[in-house]
Amino acid sequence: MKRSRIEAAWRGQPECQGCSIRDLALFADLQQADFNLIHLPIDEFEVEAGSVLYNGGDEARALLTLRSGLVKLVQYLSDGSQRIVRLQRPGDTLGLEATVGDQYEHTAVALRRVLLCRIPVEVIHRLSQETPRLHRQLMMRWHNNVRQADTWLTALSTGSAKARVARFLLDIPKEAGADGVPVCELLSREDIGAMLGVTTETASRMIADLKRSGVITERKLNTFVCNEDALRVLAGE
Amino acid sequence: MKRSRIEAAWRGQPECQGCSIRDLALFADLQQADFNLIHLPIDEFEVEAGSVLYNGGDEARALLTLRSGLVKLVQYLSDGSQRIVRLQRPGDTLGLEATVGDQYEHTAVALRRVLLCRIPVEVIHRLSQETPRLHRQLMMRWHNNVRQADTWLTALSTGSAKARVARFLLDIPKEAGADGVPVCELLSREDIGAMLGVTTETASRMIADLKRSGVITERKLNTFVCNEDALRVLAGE
DNA sequence: CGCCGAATTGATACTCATCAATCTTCGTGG
DNA sequence: CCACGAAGATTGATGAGTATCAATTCGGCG
Repeated sequence: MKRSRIEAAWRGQPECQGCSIRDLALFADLQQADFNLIHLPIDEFEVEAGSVLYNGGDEARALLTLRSGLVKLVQYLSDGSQRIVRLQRPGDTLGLEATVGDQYEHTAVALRRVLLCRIPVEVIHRLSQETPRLHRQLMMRWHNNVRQADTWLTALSTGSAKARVARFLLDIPKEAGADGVPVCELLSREDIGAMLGVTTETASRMIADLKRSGVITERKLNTFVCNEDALRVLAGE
Repeated sequence: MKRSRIEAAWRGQPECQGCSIRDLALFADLQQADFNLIHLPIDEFEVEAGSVLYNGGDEARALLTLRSGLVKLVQYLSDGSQRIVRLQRPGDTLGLEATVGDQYEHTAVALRRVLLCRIPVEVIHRLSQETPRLHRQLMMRWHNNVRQADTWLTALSTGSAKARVARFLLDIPKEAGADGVPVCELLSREDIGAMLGVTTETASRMIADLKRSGVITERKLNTFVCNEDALRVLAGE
C-alpha cells in the first residue's frame, strides 16, 4: 500500500469561538468562561489527499476535529490486508481514543484535501474536569461512532456485493452540483472494496453495471448522480 | 424468529457497594459519598435464556449492567434479516444509548440465564453532574463498544467462512472445565451465522469440519475444547 | 414411543475471488 | 505537441467458496 508523507501546512491558531463549524464541532456547547481554560495552542492544519494523519499504534496526544474533507480510518488484519472501518466527515472528531488510551487504534488517511484542528488531550482533560458541557459532546461522539460501526456491519458487510454497493451509494455524502442536483464523488475502487469487504474488481464491476443500467450517471470523471429509488430497490428495501 | 416473553424474576435492590462484580461494573470508581446520591431503586433481575431484555425502538429509560450470563445485541435489516452486532458479557453495560438518546438501538436477547441490574437513566444523569468518576467509566464503556464493533468488522466479517469461524472461536469466552482445560459452550448455528454474516448451513458445515479434523473436540453437547494454535493458523495469522 | 426443533449432510446453482489482459486518464519528458 | 509510462479502472475467463433447497439425523421432551 502506498503511504504518502504528511504534507501538513500549519495555519496558526484558529478562533474556536468563531469557528465556521462551531456548532458541529466538539466545542459546540462551551461558553466564554470555558474557552479561557484552554491554555494550550490549538493548531489548524491542511493536508493533501493521501496524507496519513496518524498511524495505528502511534502515541495518541491529540484529538483532531475535521473541518472539511473526508478521512478514512483503516484497520489492518494479521494477514496484511486492510479494512476501512469508518469514514469521517466535517464536524467529526478523530482519535477519541486519545482521551482514554495512549495510542491510536486506526490509521487515519485523508481521502481529499483536508482541513483540521489539533486539540491536545491535556485540553480535553482540563475541560473535562471543569465543565460538564464537554462531556455531553464527547458522549455524543462516541455514540455516533458506535452507530456508524453498527450500521456498517449490518448495511455494508451483509448481503450481496450489489446490495452493499447500493447501500454504500445511498450512504455517502452528496453535494449539490451545478444544477442543484446532488452528486457524489466516489472513492477509488480499491477503497470501496475495503469498505464493503469485497475485492477491487468486484467493486468495479458492480459500479460499472450500475452505470450501464442507468441507475447512476457519470457527470464528471468518477462523480455521479444517483437514482436513489432504484438504489433502494437494489439495497433490498 | 422466536421471541420469548420476558420472564423476569425481580430480586430486590442489590448492594452496589458490595457487588461481587463491583470492580468490573459501571460504578467501579464511585466513592461512599457518590452512592448517597442514588435516590432511585436499582433493581436486580434474573431472566431465562431466550428472553428479550428490550427491543430496538423501545423507550430507553435505564442502563443494564450484566452480572452474569451472555446477551446478544441484534439489529434488523430492512429486508427482515438480522445481524448480531455485539455480544455482551459480565461487567458490560447494555443500553448506553439511553444516556444520550431516548430509544434503544438494538434488540437485546439473553443467550443464557442472565442476571442483571437495572439503573434508571436519572441516576446516571444525577451522578454525571456530581462526580467525574462516573464519566471515565462511561467513556471507557463507549470505547469498548467501538473497539468490539471495529474488531467484528475486521475479524468476523472479513475473509472466508472458515477463517471467520476460527476467529470467532478464538474470541468467545472460555470457562475452565472439570479438568481445568478451558471449554466454550457454542451458540446456536443460526446465531453464529448471524454474527459472521454467513448462512446457518455454512456455519454448521464449518464447525462440523473442525470437529472432524480434530481442531475442536466436543466434551458435552455443543461444548468444546479448542486447539487454539490450529485455530490461529486457520484464522490467517 | 413419537414428535419437534436444531444440526447435519447432500446436490446444485450462483456469486465472487483470482489471475490476466486491455483500456483510460493523467503527467512527464523529448 | 505528441509519445510514452504509470496507476487506476474495466473487462474476461475460470475455479473456489457459499447460498439455496431439500432430505436426513440427532437430542430432548411430553
